[in-house]
Amino acid sequence: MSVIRLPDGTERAIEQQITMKDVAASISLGLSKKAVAGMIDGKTVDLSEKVPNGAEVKILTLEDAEGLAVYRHSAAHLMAQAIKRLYPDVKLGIGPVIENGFYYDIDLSKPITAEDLPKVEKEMEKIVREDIPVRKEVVSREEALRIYEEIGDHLKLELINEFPEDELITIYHQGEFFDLCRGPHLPSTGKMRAYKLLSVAGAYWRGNSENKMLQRIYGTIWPKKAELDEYLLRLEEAKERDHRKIGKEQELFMFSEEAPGMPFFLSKGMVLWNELEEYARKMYQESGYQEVRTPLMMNRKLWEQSGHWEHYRENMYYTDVDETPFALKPMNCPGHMLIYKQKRRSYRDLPLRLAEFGQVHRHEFSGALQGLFRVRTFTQDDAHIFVRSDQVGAEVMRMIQLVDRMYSTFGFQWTIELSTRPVDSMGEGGLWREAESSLRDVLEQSGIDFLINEGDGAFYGPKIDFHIRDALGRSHQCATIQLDFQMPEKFDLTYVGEDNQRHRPIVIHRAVFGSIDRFLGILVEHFGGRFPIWLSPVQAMVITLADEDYDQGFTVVNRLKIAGIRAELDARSEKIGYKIREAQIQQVPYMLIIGEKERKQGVVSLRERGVGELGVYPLENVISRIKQEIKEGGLPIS
RNA sequence: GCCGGUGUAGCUCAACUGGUAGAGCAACUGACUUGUAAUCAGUAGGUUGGGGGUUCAAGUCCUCUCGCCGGCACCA
Repeated sequence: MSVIRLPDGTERAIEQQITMKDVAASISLGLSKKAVAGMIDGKTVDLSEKVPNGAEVKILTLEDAEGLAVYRHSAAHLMAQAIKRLYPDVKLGIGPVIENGFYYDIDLSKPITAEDLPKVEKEMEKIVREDIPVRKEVVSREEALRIYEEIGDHLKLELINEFPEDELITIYHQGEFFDLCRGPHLPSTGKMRAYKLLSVAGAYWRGNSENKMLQRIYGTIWPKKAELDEYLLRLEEAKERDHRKIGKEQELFMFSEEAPGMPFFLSKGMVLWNELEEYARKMYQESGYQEVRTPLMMNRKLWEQSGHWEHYRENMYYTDVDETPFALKPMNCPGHMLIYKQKRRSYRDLPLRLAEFGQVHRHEFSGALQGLFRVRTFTQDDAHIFVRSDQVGAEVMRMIQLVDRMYSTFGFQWTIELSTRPVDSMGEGGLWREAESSLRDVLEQSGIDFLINEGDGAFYGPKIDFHIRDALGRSHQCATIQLDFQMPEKFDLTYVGEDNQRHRPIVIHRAVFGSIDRFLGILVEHFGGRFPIWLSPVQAMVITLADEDYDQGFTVVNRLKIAGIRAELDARSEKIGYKIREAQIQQVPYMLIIGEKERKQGVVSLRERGVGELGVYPLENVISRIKQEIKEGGLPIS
């Protein structure tokens, strides 16, 4: 007999050589039915695993994150088996679990396309119906090598050869199919349901662009059909909200073949843009920033001095001016360094906060471009703050507060990551350690939770990145705070201290929106095109009923405009329902309808986006209502 | 940059295995004068992304190229 401990702390005597499955059965029939895997001393295992004496055990079901992961991992195997049946010469790479699903990377001479997926799904269904038992086999390294040499699977051979000396090598069998895998897995293929294969894409073997490109098939699987449907619906919803689609529909921005990756902002998009900038300016004014503007293009020498030539050359655009090499700025910092040096600075001037809505150009790979999210030119809400070393902590804290304040205006929650020194970086280790620890200290003192992102810092310094979560639960990296001890050296920045000596300031780079272009795109998706009224390109649409109402409509729209409301008049000879429908599709917050009745009584009929008719009011009341709502800057009712 | 897909009217899409380009919406014209999410009729609109090739014949097949889409890699 041996003893095991359950999660609730109770101990239970068991016979030797008992498996996790038996443990589940001994607890309850229900649990044994729901069990997908087990956990022994914190490690997930197969249900067939024998339970050692004194173990702390837990039965995993699909309600446990670990259980769900096992389920999804087995789905990857299920798919691999189906593929192998359909394409016997396929070689299998790796097939891990990802958020909401799984993928498998395969090497196959024939390109798999989306049209092939239903065929694979059908074969998967067959395998599920066959309810094939899954069996784990422990093999020696020699045996594993022999097996994979026999079937000529170079991918698995590469993996086996790189396993550490003491790695326990296991192969999972299900029927005629087997796969090198750490496991654990479901006890049989019959338990899987509610899955769907989603897409095929290329992926480099082991994530290295030097390696061969394999075909990656993505799939999703859920415990219940309803959950699968809900997930697929969420994907649909994301597609509906795609900023590229809404941007076209609402005429916010466009792209042209003549300038790939470089957005054109249309007049309605510019309204959003200007509102964002104005909002940021208001914040700057309260936070002691000075706004500046620097040239788009500067002499190459400057970029050599700043280190961009050495570390960022590949991403820059160049041109010659009178035989002198120039470069388009990929960042605003060097320009701001020149402004700092424009005159002698005193310790009394610090912190000196220079802000710029600076347009930068970066040559991104063509395959990386994606709407406003990844572009080749964008405008940063950039700022560089020049501080004494004793001011770093307080200044970073102020920035975090500013970011928090600005994000909450849009209803964004945020999380933080601290990125440390990358491989390609400049400067000595000591300064880096100092910079990294000062950022860490601020975060620790503030009590904010943060993740560490090793080696992901800027080439000149470590940084704090903010990630926001949008209405669909997707994460975007926006704000950044970067500590820089290098630029001040490169540009020999100094200030005169109390001691009348020259000292070296520290530079903090920061952006809140990050890229205004991208932030605007995120807002489009976050609000699904239904912007809060203060951002709405058109805040009120005046709609006339009949041609005789035109004069009154014209008067009303002008009064709205004079009151500072962005208003348009729709006086076309169309049915009222038609005009309302168009305004609604364009997500105009308010519609003011004028017909014979309103004209005679000198009132307007008010209709709110997504709500419907609100009744008849004097124009003055409507104007003050709308103005008030704009001023409050609230979020739209969802 | 890499792999795969894709590109037809302003937009969304159609045109069987090659047989000579079509619909809805939008636009324009006319009629209707409208009461809270699509009035009716008519007109016009395309070197099928671009170049080259195969063929009696190419939107359709081949090739080069550009853009876009999905990933990968990249992302100071």
